[in-house]
Amino acid sequence: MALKYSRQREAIKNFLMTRKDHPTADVVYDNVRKEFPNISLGTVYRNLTLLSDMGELLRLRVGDGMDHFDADTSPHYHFICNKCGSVIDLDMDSIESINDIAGANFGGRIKGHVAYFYGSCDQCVEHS
Amino acid sequence: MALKYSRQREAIKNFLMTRKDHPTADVVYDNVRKEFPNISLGTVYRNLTLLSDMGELLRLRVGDGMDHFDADTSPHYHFICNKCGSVIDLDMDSIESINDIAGANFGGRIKGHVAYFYGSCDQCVEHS
DNA sequence: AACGATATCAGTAATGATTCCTATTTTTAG
DNA sequence: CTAAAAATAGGAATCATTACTGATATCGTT
Repeated sequence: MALKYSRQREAIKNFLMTRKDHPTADVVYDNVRKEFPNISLGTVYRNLTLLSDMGELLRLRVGDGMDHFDADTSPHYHFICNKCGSVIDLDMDSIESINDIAGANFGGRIKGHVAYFYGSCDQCVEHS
Repeated sequence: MALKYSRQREAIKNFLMTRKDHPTADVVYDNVRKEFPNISLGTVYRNLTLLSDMGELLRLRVGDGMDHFDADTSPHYHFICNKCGSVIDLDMDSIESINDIAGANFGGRIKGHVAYFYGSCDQCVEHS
């Protein structure tokens, strides 16, 4: 059950590290195909799942029906434009303290949270 | 294009108002079927979408692959148990101010956010 | 360098939540 | 009551993702 190296997995991770726009599995597939023309979509999905389970990728459920992936695993938040759908990193202070606020009147144990911000991005605000 | 009354839509909304556990479309279907044995799943989905577009329902994307629905449209947050999957209302102070924190170094316009808290619920903590 | 165990792959079929389509039924304004 | 339009039931279609299978690649050991 030991993990074995695979060129495809390496290529998938390398591709994601070159991108700041949080691509979907489909976009990963289209791009990795340039280097591995025979790679299958299943391989892309399997490795994206594997890598995010290992904590080497972030899987973003932004609410558009497709998962997005992020090779930057440092704690940060995301903004999703309601008009163009782009997913953008936010440069903001940590709000880990909201876990305590949420846990104040709660019987269970809160381990973490996900948060997504919505609105109009830079460019879409301009063109309106 | 005017909205017309429908018994099915009424029943769907009434059912959701009796529940605090944020059911999925499937659960709504199973339950409304007791009153309308011939209702179709498509009707359930269409009305859930319609009602949430009108702001009479909240559609919760909790990350388990199915949308959950909430007839309580007052601003509040949700907790999802990583073990049993239950979706629970959180009684917590407003954290609307995080929109400002998020917008501090951001060029676009932030209109709102969604946030979900994860961990182990009351019961699952006990049984561990 | 070759061997063998097994993880990974390519290709494709299957899944499952949700949406779309169409002929029929309900609602509602006049 | 009537007719226009919205809503429905039933079923087919969509689409992202997952599962299956025989072939291939990786890697510790000889």
